[in-house]
Amino acid sequence: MTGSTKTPRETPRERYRQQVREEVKEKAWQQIAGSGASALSLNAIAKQMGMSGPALYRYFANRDELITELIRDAYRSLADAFLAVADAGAGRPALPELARVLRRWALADPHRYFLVYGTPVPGYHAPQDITGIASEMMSVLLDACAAAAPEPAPGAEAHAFEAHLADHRDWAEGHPDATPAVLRLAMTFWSRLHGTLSLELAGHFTGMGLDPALLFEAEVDTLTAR
Amino acid sequence: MTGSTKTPRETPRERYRQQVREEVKEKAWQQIAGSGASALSLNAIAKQMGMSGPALYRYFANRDELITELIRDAYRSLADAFLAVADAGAGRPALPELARVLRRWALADPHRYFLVYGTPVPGYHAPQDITGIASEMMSVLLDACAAAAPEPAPGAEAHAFEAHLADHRDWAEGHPDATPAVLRLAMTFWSRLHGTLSLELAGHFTGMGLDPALLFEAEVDTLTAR
DNA sequence: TTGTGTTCGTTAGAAGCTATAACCAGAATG
DNA sequence: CATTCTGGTTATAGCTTCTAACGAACACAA
Repeated sequence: MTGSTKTPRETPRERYRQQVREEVKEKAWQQIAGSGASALSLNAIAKQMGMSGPALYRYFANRDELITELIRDAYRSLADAFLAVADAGAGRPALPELARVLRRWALADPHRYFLVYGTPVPGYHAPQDITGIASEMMSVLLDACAAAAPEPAPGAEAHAFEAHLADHRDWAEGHPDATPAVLRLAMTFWSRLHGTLSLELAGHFTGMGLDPALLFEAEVDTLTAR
Repeated sequence: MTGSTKTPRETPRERYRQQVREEVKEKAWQQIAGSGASALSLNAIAKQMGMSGPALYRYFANRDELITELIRDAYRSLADAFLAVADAGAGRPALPELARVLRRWALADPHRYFLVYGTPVPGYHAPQDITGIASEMMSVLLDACAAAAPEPAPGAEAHAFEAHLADHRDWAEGHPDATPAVLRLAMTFWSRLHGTLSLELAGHFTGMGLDPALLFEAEVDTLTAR
């Protein structure tokens, strides 16, 4: 007795189903790594797995559902990397460490990065649970930013953007104590590092022979040193 | 006599050819604006122009050549916008003005922006003349950065990235007097603004209800105020 | 004006894709 | 044991890019 509940889990049928789905996604990642997400072919995957075309439609409703699943896994993978840092650092990871984890994750599979942060698919809207994963990451980031403590302003007036953040902080739900400066730091972290990473992975630096890692580190420094 | 040279220009045949090519590109931009570049269909364009499928192959060797042409035009358009600012500002445009031109250009046609700075096509390598256009833009940017004058350092040591830039400045050909700090400012400008713009255009800010323009302006401020 | 050759359009067709429909064998379940 | 559900098959529609073969219109030259 493996303690089967009323919900049809653990049945060997379902186990096999999940196994095939995982194999499909695995082949899909291989294809994406080679030719990008736009060239992903269900037919080719099926042929590669030794079965014929339409069989895959028993496991995924259509191409978009498969891609959505891949995007979800990508988010999950990045979020897990962030959470691992948070756990190791007792919930208050250092900002540079978080940045380096992000870059490592991006370089490990550039196509995966672009699946998350690249050119959006026109009709596509991320399902609810994916935005949930995104806010998990944001939560870790906000903790790290709070630890980085940008000083509660000695006497200088807050930036207009920080004033705006003081009024629009719904996205930082769960961090009611975060100052506008902390919120701004989080957005700046996200935006700046995405800027360098995106340009690097897209190959915009290759022609000019300079080291993207150094630009990245320089931007990280501007985030912490203040 | 319209002074026709040996090269077959101005012949009515060639004029018509160019006219059709332009119309094709026009329809292509319309399609891209609606469904993104990946969904661009030569067949649909031909049908829309009242002619049948393969006729377009008289004007473009294949789909990639058409897209390359669109990318080239996009670069040209952005470079022209930059050059216009440079001309108006007597060759020394203000950095915030340049930034605002960039944002305006990006918002005017997000898909065009992603064609230039979005997810790269796996096999694609930009032809030589496109990198030439890119360096035109970089030249304007470098002029603006030189005008922004980040001070030749009062006594503090240069950042590691600036040291690296002092050794790798081939991409700044034509600006031998630019200090490492100026070079760094240009790279930072490019990278940071691309970061915010890319996230904004991809819709990563929509769910959290904050104004991307304010983040953009905040980042512009960090570039100039120093 | 009468050839002659280039150019632009056509239709036909190959090869690929997504996705649906119809069908059939085997496993799970009553 | 019989029934149902599930996962595979082939056939097919409709879309795509792109090549091939052909015809008509135009440009140019004798």
